Amino acid sequence: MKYASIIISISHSDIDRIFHYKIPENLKDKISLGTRVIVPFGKGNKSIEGYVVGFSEVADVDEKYIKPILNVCEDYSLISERRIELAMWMREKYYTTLSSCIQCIIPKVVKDKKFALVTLEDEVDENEVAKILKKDTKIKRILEFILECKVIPSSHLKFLFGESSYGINTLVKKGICKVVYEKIYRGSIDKNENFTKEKPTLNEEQKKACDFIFSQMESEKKKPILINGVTGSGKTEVYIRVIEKVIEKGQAAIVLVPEISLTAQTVDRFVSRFGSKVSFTHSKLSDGERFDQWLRARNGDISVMIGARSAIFTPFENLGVIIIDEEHESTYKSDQLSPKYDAREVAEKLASLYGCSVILGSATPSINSYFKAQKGEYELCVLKNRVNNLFPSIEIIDMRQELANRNFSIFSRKLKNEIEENIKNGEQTILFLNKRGYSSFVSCRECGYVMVCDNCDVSYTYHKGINSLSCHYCGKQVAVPNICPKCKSKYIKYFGTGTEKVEQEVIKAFPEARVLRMDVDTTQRKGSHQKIYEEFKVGNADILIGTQMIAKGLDFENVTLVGVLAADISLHFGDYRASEVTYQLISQVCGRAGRGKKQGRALVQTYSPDEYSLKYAQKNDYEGFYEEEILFRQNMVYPPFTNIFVIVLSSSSEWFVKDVSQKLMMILRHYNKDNIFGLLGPCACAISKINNKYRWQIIIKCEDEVKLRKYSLYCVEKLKGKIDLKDISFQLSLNPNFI
DNA sequence: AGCACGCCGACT
DNA sequence: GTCGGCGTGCTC
Repeated sequence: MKYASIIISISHSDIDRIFHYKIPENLKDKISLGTRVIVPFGKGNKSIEGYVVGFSEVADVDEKYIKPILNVCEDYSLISERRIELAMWMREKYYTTLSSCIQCIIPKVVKDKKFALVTLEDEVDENEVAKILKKDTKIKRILEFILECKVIPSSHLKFLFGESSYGINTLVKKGICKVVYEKIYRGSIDKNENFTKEKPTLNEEQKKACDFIFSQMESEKKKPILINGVTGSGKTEVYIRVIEKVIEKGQAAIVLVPEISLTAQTVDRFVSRFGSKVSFTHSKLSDGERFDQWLRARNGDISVMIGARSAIFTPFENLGVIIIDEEHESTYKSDQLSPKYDAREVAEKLASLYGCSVILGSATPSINSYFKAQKGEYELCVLKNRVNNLFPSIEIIDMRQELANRNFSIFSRKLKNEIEENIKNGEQTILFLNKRGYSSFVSCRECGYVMVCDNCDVSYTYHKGINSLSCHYCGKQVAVPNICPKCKSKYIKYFGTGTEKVEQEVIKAFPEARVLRMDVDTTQRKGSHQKIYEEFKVGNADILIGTQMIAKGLDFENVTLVGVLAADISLHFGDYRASEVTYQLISQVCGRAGRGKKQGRALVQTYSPDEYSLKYAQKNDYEGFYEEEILFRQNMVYPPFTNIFVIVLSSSSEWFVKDVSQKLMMILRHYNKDNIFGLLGPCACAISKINNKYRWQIIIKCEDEVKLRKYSLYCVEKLKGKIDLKDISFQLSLNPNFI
């Protein structure tokens, strides 16, 4: 071939196309598809990086303008042909440049990397080891991990057991472990034979699920499989059996988990079954370590990769299965940097490119995925039974009754009694405040009435500055009422209890209790998350108060009581997914109770005890909840029946954003010829000011995703031609996690 | 993105 | 007459 087709590594729409370069004789055998090269670019012939994405006999400009490739960066390819195709698909799907998609798929290349590995000392004093293994401490758990893996990067240990290297240092001092610096981490090759932990036997349901999945994996036309399995139904064991099958066939597997659930227990389960064939990635890895992982996967040294969202790009060319656990988690969609990809969608694309299977698993599937299963786009597989059959009892407490009985505290009498009981019995309690985002709403404490926009059926958001309520879907504004429109009570005011306040109240109500708090404020320092976790786990506290972050993954045997202080907070945050999120949160947080031998109980306090998401969560009836929720989505025309495109405009001038937003709305109206797009707004965002930038938004709805994106972007471009772009920025997103 | 070319105001 | 302002346009 005469020319190489090259993508320049500058992310700009003007340069988002192929440039042809001559291939010099001396580089001919070093250049292949996916090679990273250095080319002269632009008038100044500046040396710039590029990626070879193809070859061509012809170029679209005269030969005399075509420059030669200067050099290659590596003598191997960074991105395979199929992954170039993936990048091209991502460019269309997520509306960015090919260059940024390629950079998302490939790792940062780090040469001359060297990193710390922890391994056992050549001669170990068995007595010392036995002494440490006797007591259940953090050091014991670290040592067990090292014993199992034999060699492990210290950054893995730090991720799993906390930032402080105290535990590792102690083991080194006692002469049990040593730290070595190596260029390549090879895992422990001999450990597979030594580590054959007994396979748990599958129950009937698990067996059936495995057989079903195996048959699906064999079929020609593979659909993604959605496993709806209640907490504790043994989904992980099913995953492991599927991976075993895949490895048998000489293929590889990717397991995605929300970062928060990538705990030592999860990793350990996979390590003890797959030994050195498995590896994992997480946020604490350095670029060098990340690249090393990438190389090991590419070279076929490992067959299983476990990690958060970005692990979807692990370069297995013999991909057999992609498993996405806790499928409903919002972390699978990146909302920040471009490309704003959704790992679930990328997984499906990879499946079509590699002919592999996709398995989505969750106790509380997203409405979107379950809808696809109902339509037959996904295969559904249900696991109903708990392996140990101990389901926590969930009770819903009507806080309006508490008020009627002149109890003005944040604890119902029942919850207060139960906590006291638990302290007496030496059992632990988790108090959960499902605060998400910053918005607050207005509700009546007497009858539970919540101010809701009648156009959009989402709760009004209370804006402190202007002391009024606004719907941030359509922008409608109303004054805060003095008396409840429904029951005429004067107990109508905005809702906004913080964890700090809860902590004070807990100390006041239970002065003898030892209390820990876990939220964004107390976990800002590195490693403080693990520290609080560790403290609670070893029993240094009776009560743990927390937000979202304690709802997931945490496994404490001695927790027998979970109290949800105000389920209303997630019910009314003014988003069409409020019920979905509440159902998922309540199910998850209640599942924290009774993980050990004792039966757990959960108390859910609310002013809206009739809310269907709470009722179904109490009965643990996902299907019932889905049936009701999907009707609401259909009636109000929300996803999955439509797509939502959100344009957020921000500026330091309040009147300017408002003015530009209105101009944009006029343009949108003008081009909305056949009214196929639903237009809402403009109005202030739920978070109306961030970093002194005022934020306004417009919501556009349309069933056709491609049309929606094209129309929205076209109108924004039209607007950009008309206004001064200084001091205004646009943020565009399709079906974002948070509106 | 980044660099060159290009066409108007205050200097020797 | 010329030095430099940044608006416009192109990059194999």
